[in-house]
Amino acid sequence: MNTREQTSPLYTQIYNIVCQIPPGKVATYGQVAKLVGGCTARMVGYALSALKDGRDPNVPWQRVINAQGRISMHGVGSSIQRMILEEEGIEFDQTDSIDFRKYLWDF
DNA sequence: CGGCTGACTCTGG
DNA sequence: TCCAGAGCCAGCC
Repeated sequence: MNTREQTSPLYTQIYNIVCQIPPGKVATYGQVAKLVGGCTARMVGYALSALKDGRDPNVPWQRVINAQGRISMHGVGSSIQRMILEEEGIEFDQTDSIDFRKYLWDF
C-alpha cells in the first residue's frame, strides 16, 4: 500500500502512515515523518492537528507520540489519549512516559 | 500573495 | 527531570 504515492495534501500521506501503526504499538512524529519521506516531525504534528477537521476520525493519532515517549497534546484529550493507549495494552510509567523498548512501532 | 499558527526534535546547562 | 533557543514547513485567512 505504501507503494501508492499520492500527490494529495501531504497530510494525507501522514494519515496513511499513522493508520499503518499496529495496535499495541506507538510511533514517534519523527518516525512517521521518515516513513513519509521529505517530511519533518513538525509537519506530522501539524498534520494531526488538522485532523480536528473531522476528515479522518479513523486515524489513530493517539498512537503518535513525541520522541520523549510522552503525549504532546495540549488539550484535555491528552488524558483521553492515555486511556486509549492503555486500552491498546500500552503502559505508562511514573513520568507518564511510554517504554519504547516494547511499544515503539518496529516495522 | 503575505503573515500567523502549530500536537516536534535536538543540544546544552 | 525541567527549561530555553534554534531550525523547519504546510495550511488557512
